[in-house]
Amino acid sequence: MTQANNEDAVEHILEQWHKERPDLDVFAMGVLGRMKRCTLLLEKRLDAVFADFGMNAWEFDVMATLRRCGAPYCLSPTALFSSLMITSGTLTHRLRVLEEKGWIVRVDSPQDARSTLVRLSDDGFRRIDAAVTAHVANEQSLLQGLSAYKQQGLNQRLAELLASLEGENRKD
Amino acid sequence: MTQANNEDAVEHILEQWHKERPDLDVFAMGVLGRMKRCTLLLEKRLDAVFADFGMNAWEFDVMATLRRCGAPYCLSPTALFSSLMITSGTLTHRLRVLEEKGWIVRVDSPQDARSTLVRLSDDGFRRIDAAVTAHVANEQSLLQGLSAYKQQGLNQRLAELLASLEGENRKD
DNA sequence: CATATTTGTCTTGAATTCAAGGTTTATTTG
DNA sequence: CAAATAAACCTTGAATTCAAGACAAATATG
Repeated sequence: MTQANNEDAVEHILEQWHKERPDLDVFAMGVLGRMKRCTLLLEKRLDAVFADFGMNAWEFDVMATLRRCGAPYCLSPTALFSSLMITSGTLTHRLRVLEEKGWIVRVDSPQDARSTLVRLSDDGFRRIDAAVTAHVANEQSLLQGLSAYKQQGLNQRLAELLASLEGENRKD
Repeated sequence: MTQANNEDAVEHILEQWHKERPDLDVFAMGVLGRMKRCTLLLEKRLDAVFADFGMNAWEFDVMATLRRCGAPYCLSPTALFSSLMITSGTLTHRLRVLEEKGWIVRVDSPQDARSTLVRLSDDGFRRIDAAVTAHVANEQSLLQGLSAYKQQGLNQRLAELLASLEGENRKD
């Protein structure tokens, strides 16, 4: 209360734990807590830009995956849900919505009669191309609170952490 | 393809974008992408420990909030959903489940007849105390991929980013 | 070739969450 | 004090997701 107070919301939680459970070392809890809360706040800010283009985050994700795979902007449902790390049932729902909006079209696969490929429509292409431009600018502005040097430091640490987490995760 | 390959899953996405949209600077996209994926992987690993104590992440969150506020481990529903950053309706559901499990009890508020306070039961207290001990150890082990020095660097950068994001967010 | 297995996709039902609005009790105002 | 407003909590309906499994087509095996 009388201390200097450059605290974020997580700091208060750590102090509560320290008072109640002084036996615990809560440093790691602080790191993960801050990362989670950053992710949450960042998602909200990203959503705002997606909304400017009439889409939500998952619509952006599907369209962006099709866009960045290159011409003819066409993938199988299996490739899509694997890349997006969602279940096949979830993708089925997403594709239905995007098809109704006219942003994707479905094409019968020439190689496999079980499969219908998914392709960006012309409208979908234009829309995701505009959205991703604004999205990237938005992401840059969200990191403006850190100097370019600190942004690189953060990126480096996150890359190392991600590599270590993905490395141990081979059994999944 | 012929380059050295210390890539995480995000690096591949950045390369695709660079090929398709060389006009975009995707550095910031990499930072946010890595943070989001770390958060996702970390959540999975945390869930595994929660499951050892018969709970899931949101059950842990509610119980932990009650535990760390100190004796008598009792808060109003409004204090709880505010602290947990969830809606009142979501809290209603969570409390119903936790009450059925016998981990919380509801007490009429002496000051306000509209309100019934929520308190950890004895069983709930024992359970969350054991769970949080294991949880903190788990969090420490998840950061083992980074040296203590790098963990502190990551924490510092995340704290700065969080502060900048919370600072601008005052309108929410 | 016939059967068995694998692969690709979709359907169903349950869980979780939120937004919007309802009800009850407390507080403020005239 | 009566009426209006605010606060605390709950209910409802819709959205999103997953896990499990159904089904059809492709591939492998004997």
